[in-house]
Amino acid sequence: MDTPDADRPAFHDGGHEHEGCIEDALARAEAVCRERGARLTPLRRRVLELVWRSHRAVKAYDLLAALGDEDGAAKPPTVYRTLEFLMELGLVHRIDSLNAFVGCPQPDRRHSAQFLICGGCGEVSEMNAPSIDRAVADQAAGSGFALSRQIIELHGKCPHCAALPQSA
Amino acid sequence: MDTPDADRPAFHDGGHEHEGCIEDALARAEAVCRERGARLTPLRRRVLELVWRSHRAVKAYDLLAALGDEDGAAKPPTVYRTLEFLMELGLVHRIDSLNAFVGCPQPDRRHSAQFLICGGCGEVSEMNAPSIDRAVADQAAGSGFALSRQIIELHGKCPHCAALPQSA
DNA sequence: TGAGCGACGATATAGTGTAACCTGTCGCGG
DNA sequence: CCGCGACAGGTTACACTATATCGTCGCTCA
Repeated sequence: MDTPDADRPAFHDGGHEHEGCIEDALARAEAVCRERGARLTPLRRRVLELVWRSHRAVKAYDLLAALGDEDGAAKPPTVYRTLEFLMELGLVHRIDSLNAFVGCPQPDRRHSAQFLICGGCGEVSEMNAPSIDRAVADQAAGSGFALSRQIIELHGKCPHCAALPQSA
Repeated sequence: MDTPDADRPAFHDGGHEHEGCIEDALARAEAVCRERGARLTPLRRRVLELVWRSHRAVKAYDLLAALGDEDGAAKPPTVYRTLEFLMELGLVHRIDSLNAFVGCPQPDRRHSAQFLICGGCGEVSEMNAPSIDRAVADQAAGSGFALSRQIIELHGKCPHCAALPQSA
């Protein structure tokens, strides 16, 4: 078997104090922006906060609706621009298989990520598993392929949902 | 569409006779359908053939347009239903990060796939690397995650395109 | 002060995907 | 022969996702 490996992905049950997650995410965002000379405007901050409202992937148009509720009508380009900004700074990731976005718990550290996506509760958990990276890099190199971006999205059931009686 | 350069990406050497790929794919499809008691109707056969026109991922609406050119107007639901059928039989795969579809070279064998996607020529190459599967399965199991479907899409440059001076 | 820039707004449209319902065909049993 | 169920496919309409383009505002810096 491999090295001790990876940050253990954390799936949250109902009990966890989520306000802390949001605050931490915003604090990290401020740090990253300060470090990179980028501006965390109120809109960007608000969008990031909305993304972090849950540990599920959030759709662009849900953000749009949420913003519309409070600030008057927000328009699609605004949301997509904001998400693009947040992605560039590594503050959020896009989940291609869901057309949705999720907050990154470690924006300060360079990393390639793998995502565990629970089909039961919808929670998305980010892993950073060197063993997977290594296997992928080896295979790509063996094919003479110059890897630039890897998308690894693993669908299934988180421990909580897998334990439930009826599983589909 | 069949300009030699465009359709001869680096994963296939210069001499590759693409008509053979198409014929083989259709033959495999017939075998799979026979074995599974499914019907390879003219429409399904035609769509599969269109997907196999190149080794690139094909968009649903391009198929739609291609079918419209020849058969009169085809509508989105028709194409999506047909693609769904072909996916169920493992004859094509969906590339989520491209919203597009690619033919499977080994529909007869159960497998989990990884895709190498060249940003230069657009060719998509399917791998079946046990080392990656193993790393993924180990990590998922280590997190208590019940894996049901893995999406691994690796973007970069194929050997041919990587060797080019500088392409945008 | 005004040129330049980045953030954001507004309008419009392109691209992707589904729901719901209908029609036609085919094989089978009554 | 007829009706039936099953299924392929057609039709309309709509929902969702994403981008292009241009305009405006406010800031900074020479």
